[in-house]
Amino acid sequence: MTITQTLKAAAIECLHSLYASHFKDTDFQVNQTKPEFEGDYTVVLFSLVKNLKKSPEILGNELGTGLINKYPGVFTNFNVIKGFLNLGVSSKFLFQFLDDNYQDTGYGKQPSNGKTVMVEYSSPNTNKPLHLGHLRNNFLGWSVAEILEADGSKVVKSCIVNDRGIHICKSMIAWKHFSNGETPQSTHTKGDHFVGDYYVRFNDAHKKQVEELMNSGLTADAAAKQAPLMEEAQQMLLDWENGKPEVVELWKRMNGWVYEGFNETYKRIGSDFDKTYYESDTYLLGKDLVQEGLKNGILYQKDDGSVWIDLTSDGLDEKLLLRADGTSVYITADLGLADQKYNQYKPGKSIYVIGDEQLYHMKVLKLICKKLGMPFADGIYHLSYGMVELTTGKMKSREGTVVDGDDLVEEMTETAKHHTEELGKVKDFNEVELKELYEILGLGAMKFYVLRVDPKKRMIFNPEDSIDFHGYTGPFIQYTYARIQSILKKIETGKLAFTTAPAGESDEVNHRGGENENLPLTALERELLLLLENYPNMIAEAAAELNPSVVANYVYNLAKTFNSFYTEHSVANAENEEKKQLRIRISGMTTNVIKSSMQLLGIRVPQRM
RNA sequence: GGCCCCGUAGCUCAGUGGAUAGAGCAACAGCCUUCUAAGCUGUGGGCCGAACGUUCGAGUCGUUCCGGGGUCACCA
Repeated sequence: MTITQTLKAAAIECLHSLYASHFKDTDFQVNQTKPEFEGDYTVVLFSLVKNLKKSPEILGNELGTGLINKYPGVFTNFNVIKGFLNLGVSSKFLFQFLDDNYQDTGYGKQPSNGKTVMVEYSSPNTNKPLHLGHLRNNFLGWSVAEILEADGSKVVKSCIVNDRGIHICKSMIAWKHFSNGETPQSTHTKGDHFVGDYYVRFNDAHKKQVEELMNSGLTADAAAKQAPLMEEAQQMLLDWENGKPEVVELWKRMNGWVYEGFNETYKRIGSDFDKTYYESDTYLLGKDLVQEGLKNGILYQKDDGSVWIDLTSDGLDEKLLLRADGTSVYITADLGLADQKYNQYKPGKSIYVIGDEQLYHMKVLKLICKKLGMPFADGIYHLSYGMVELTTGKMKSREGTVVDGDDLVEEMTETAKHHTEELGKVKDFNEVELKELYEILGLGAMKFYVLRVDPKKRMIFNPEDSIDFHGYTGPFIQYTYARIQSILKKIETGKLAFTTAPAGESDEVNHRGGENENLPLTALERELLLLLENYPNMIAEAAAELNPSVVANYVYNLAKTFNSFYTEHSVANAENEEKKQLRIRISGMTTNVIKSSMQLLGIRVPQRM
C-alpha cells in the first residue's frame, strides 16, 4: 500500500475508534502538503468537522495523535493549521521503502487484474502518408496501451486499415492516367508518399475538370459528380466490388506500396499492433446483426427497403443502417467489426482512439450496440483527442497543407544532431551510436511534446518554431537519466564504492531507531523519495483517466527534482558513507522510475548524451 | 439553430471543491577547477473569458451570456 492509501484507511479507522463514525474514503481528501507548510501529507478536515460537530483544531489534534499512535512507523509528527492536518512521514518508513524497491526495475507495475482491454488506434487510409495528426493518434494509442498494461490489464492493440473506397480509387485512377508506369522503386519514393502524390494529382486534375464544367453552366455539386475523372473513379469502385481482376490487381499493388511505407514509419516511431483488420475484409460485416435487429423490431424498414434505427427518444436522429439496395454504410461495418473483436478477444473494455470530430458517430455506435443488446456495448469507449492544427490553418491532405509525419521525424532527428554536435559531449561515439542517439532524442522530443498535453485539447502547431529541447521536454528528462547513468557508471569502474547492505543497517549508526538523528534527510532527498513512492498511484490515475499527460507531468517533476538534488548534493563525495549509500540508492531508483515512466510514453532513454 | 469540446502569465500548457493559482518558453540577473551547464538559482509578468448562483470555501460545480472549434450525410 502506498502512503496515500495507508493514510486514507488509517484515518477512517482512527475516526471510527475515536468517534464511532463510519466514513468512506470519498468523504474527505488527502493531499500532498503545500511546500510552504511543514509536513508531507495533509488531511483536509472541513468535511469531517461538519459531520462530527467538532472544531477543526480539536479534531485535527485528536486525529493526528491517533494516527501517530497507531502508525508510528509511518507518521511521526503533525500540525494543525486552520482545517488542515499536516502529517510528517517517518524517515524510517522512507528508508525501508527505498531498500525494498530501489533495485526493482518493474517497480510500480501492478499485478494482473484479469481484465482484457482492446485499444484501437492509428487506423490510417491507404491513399496518403501519415501526418502530424496521425502521429498524435499513434503516440496516444501506444502510450495508453502501455499504461493499461502497467496497471495490470491484458491489452490487445488493434488497427483498422481503411484500404478500400472511393479515395483509394482516386489514387488508382490518377496513377493509371499520369504515371507512365512509374513505381516507388523507379522513382526512389517511399510507397505511401508515392501513392499520396497521385491522390493529390487526382484532386488537382479533377478540380480543373469541375471548373470547366461549371463554366459551361453546371452547379458545383453536379460538376463535381459529372467530371469524367470522378465518373471513372466511381466506376472503378464498382469494378472493385465486383472483383474485376485488373482492378483488384492494381489495388493490391498500390496498397502494397503504401504498406511498405507505413511499416517503415511505424517501425521508426515504434508503433505496433497485435491485430490488424482491413476494411476490405470487414466492410460487409454487420449486415446479419441488422437483420436480427429487424426481426426483433428494434430496427425498421422504410418503403424503399432501407433499414433505420430511431434514436430520437435519446435526443439523436434517425440513423440509416442499410441502403435501399442492401449495401451497408460506415456505421454498419463498425458494428460488425465491434462484434468480431468481441468474439475474438472478449475484451471488457474496447477503447477507440479517434479524433473528436467523430464524437457523434461513436456516441451513435455505442447507443445502437446497446439497443441491439450487444454484450460489449457498455465497454465501448471513445478516447477522443483534439485535432492538430497549424498556425496557418487546418491540415488538408487534398491540398497538401500538412505537416508530414516522416518529414517531421526527420527534422527532429536533424535538430537532435545539431544540438549534440554543438555540445560535443559524445565525440567518441561511432556512426551507429550517433544515429541511434539522434533517433532517441528526436523522437523523444516529439512524443513528449505531443503527449504532455491533455488529449482532449486541440493542438496548435507552429511549423516555423521547432520543438524545444530545453525545459519541459523529452530531452530534459533524457538528460537527467543520462546524468544519473554517469554517476552509476562510477560504481562499475570502481570509482564509487557501493555496499549492498541496506542503508542504515550498519551497527555503528542506526538511523532506523529513533527519528534518525544521525541521518536526517535533506528536503530534496525527502521530496524525491515521496515522489518515487507515489509512482504506483500515478500509474493508477493515468490508467483510470486514460491520459498519458499525467505520466508526462509526473516524470518531468521527478527529473526536475532530481536535477535540483544533483546540484545541491554530491553522491560520490557525500558528507559521509551513509549519505553516499543512501544517495546511490535514490539515484538508482530514480533512473528506474524515469526509464519506466518514459517507457509508458513510448520514449527511450540514452546512456549518454 | 440543436448537441459536444475548449477559454488560466506575451506564447505553449499544469492545476482529484481546499491554504498566498503553478511549470516551460521568451525577457532580465547570477552559477561550470567538484558525479554531464540539454542543467541549477533568482527577478518581473495573472479581474483563471463575463455575470449570477450553490457553500465554511469556486480556476474547479450549476445557470446564462461572450469568444474559438467540432458535429448534426444513403462520406469514411
